[in-house]
Amino acid sequence: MARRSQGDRRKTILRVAGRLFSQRGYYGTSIRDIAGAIRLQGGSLYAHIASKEELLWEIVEEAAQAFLSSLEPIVRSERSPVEKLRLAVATHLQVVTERQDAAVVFNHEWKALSPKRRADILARRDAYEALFREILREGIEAGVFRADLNVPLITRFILTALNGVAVWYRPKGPLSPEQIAEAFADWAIRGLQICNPAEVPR
Amino acid sequence: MARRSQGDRRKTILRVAGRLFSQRGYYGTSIRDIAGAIRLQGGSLYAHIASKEELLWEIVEEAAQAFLSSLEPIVRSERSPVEKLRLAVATHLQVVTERQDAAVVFNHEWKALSPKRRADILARRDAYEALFREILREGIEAGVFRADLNVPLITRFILTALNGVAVWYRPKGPLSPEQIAEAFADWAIRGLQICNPAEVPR
DNA sequence: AATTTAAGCAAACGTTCGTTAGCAAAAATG
DNA sequence: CATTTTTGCTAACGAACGTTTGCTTAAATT
Repeated sequence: MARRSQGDRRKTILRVAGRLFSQRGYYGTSIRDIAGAIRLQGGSLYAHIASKEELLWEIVEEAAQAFLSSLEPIVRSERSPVEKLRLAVATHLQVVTERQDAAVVFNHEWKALSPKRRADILARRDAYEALFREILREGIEAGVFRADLNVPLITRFILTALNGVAVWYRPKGPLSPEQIAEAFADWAIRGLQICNPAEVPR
Repeated sequence: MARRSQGDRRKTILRVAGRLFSQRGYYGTSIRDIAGAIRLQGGSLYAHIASKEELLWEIVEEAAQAFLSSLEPIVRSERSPVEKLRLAVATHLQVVTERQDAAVVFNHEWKALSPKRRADILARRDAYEALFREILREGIEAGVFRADLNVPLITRFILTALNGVAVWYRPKGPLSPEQIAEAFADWAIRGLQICNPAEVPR
């Protein structure tokens, strides 16, 4: 019988570590907790990982990558600002709901990283926020969004609200990620626009 | 010389515990960290507190009280829904910025409480959210807010965005709590209203 | 079938954790 | 001034932490 491909076990460990880190936090989760969840002894994990922090790093860094790489093409595309914002909200929530544990850990546990890695993550988080701001800026320049918006501030509000979805979203809940995205975008964009048409344009 | 009134030292401990819990999390902060921050030995804290969890509990429970008791009179008042929402946003941000550490701990560290205390906090958090929803509901009933709003969902968005301020707000930053409240309320209310006047009413 | 490699266990390492005990100094109280 | 109470120290407790070591079993390779 074919043996499990190398790294298969490792992925399982990363998955369960992500779940536990997101539920109890990095410091609230022990190596023995993670091992016990897949019926291993604590020390046995070290056949697959180098350290506990490496686990956190891989989870957080993959999430950072997922967020950045999904937003970049949208911002660089040739759509209207409103379309871009709608898409950005939808794909952000797609990442958040598809990689829910990683998103929670990315948002709440990056402080536990070593200074170097923490700085790396912060830089990418800043880059992501800058991309988002770019959309609002374009909207103002195009005359569709109000000129009196505090762009960095509103961007923070938007991203915080969207990231919060990672905490309460349940796949079996009544709302799909797409429905959540639509409700949020409808509300948010209406608040940004200069004039308020009966229907928010798409 | 008059000795420091009893409990003065205790308040200092609570303050620094709140700061450390908010910066490094409950599990990331040791009793010796807290003691060291006021130049005491770890064991010396136990002349003032019963346990580490008691510290967390007092911080979290006081924050819960502050939020609830500041919102209740607003919801029960005779103002218009728009006025109520503006006030609710402003006082929420007032609590968040005046008791910043406690607000962060309240939002992120309640999971570390014992099951009974965790349930208590969750109940009060739910009650608070329900009060907030009440404002949106009234607005829809009065015909000033759109009837197609998903009230629980939008309420979550609003509260998550507001709570996020506790994480990034700096007293010496360029924006006062009142300015943050105004920018948020302008944007949020514009997104809720059926029609979009040039100026948001007050 | 023999050999190499990977996976997991039990036990232990040194450290840190929350907490307690016993004692000393200082401050408040009578 | 004598006494009680508060505050803090040092030292230690047992438990849990992340990690390492040496051994065993099982799987893959030759």
